[in-house]
Amino acid sequence: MEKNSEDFIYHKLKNAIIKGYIKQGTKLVETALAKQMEVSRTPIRGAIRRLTYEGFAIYEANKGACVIKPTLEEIQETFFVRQQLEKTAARLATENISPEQISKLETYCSEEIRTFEDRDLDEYYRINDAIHLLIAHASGNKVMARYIEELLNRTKIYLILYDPFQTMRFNPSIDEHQNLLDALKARDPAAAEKSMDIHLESAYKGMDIQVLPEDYISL
Amino acid sequence: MEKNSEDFIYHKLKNAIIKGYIKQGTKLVETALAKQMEVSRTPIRGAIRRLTYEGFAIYEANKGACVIKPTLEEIQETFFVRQQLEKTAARLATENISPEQISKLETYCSEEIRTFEDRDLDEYYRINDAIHLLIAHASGNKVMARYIEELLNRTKIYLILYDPFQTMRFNPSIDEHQNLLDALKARDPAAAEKSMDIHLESAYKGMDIQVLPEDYISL
DNA sequence: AATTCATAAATTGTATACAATAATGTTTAA
DNA sequence: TTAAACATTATTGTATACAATTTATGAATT
Repeated sequence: MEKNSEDFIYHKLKNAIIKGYIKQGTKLVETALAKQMEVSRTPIRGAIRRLTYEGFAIYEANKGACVIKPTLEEIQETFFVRQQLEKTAARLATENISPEQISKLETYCSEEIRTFEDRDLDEYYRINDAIHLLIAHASGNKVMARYIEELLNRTKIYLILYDPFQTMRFNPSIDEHQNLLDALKARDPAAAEKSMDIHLESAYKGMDIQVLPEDYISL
Repeated sequence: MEKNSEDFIYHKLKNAIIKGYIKQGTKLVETALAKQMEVSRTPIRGAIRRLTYEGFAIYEANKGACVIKPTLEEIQETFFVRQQLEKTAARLATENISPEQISKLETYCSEEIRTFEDRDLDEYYRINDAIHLLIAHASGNKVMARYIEELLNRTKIYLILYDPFQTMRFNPSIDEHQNLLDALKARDPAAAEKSMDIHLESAYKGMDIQVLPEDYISL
């Protein structure tokens, strides 16, 4: 449910970037988007600004915004930061996670298996995100959860930008999620931290990172 | 050097919030600020939006923005996240810090002593920030450095909101910075991480956190 | 043919007008 | 007197007009 025009535009643009409908590095020209979306420049500017803050675009004063073109270095660095915070969250979660949250995690894990068998990629990613966010919140640290959410979103762009065919060929993280769940149930901080670390390592390694040709168009 | 009107307003408002000229919870009314600052609502809206993203204000759709009123819990949580990232940065910096950066750190440390003796609080904070940012960058991870910078800014608001008389009565972190510098020079990851951890712990503890009366005005 | 410069076009930044929503105050009914 | 309904005001959201800046174009120069 969109609050207003700007919010609507924001979601539309974000989706277009994530799905690859707008190519990396493309300039986001306000007037063109305004005409296309049949609104004025005002909500377009707001949406672009928001995308900029969230790392989907870069902005240069008096020049405008472009869709990000993440470098391999930037991707590695972002994954590393995410890994640091999620490891800590997993450790803290062993102390704070509630029985309700644990049972919710269990349902997520079984849903995840189903979505993988059905090759329902969108749904698979959605559940994967839900698992990570649940653990982030179970840490009890709301500020950290917010940062993890932001980092999760950014790494999601990378995943899709650099795995454009989304083959779902990788060995999914189902076993790893199960290990994590076991560690949380056992309330074993070291094991939880380790599981999360390994999991994010393999998520990163599973990405088929390669610099795409300049004129590559995913759709 | 401000890029444009919005940027100017942003810095002005941020300073007013950090210095406590604008009280916690105060509504930021666009028209009023526009009249006061002698510009239109457009750059005001942009500046407010930016402050919102950076956590200096909260926003409610169709209702507008208010200056944050951080709770004790939120302050603790933010310090904790900062501590996690800065510990890691210090550890990584032992591998990547350059001789130039080390010598710069040394000059910062001596300047810091001078500013403390002169009771020049603004300058003292500026150098303290510079030290932390330098180490963040010396980690070699630019993404992490950006997050640390953001967290540094946020904890700075807390410092001033909750230590409004800015008496500089605390035992300054000069010794702790020296320890950190020594660990970096020795390229000892464990020692660097530990020094940073201790340092941020004492910075947090040094804050005289107390919920101020509702109608408190610092200036 | 390449470079420089001036001009024109395109694009972003700001101001202002109007629309939509929220907050406030006033009247009316029970 | 209180509460609901309405009208009024204030404030935010959007559209549009204009200003400032950047980019594109093309002629003049070497």
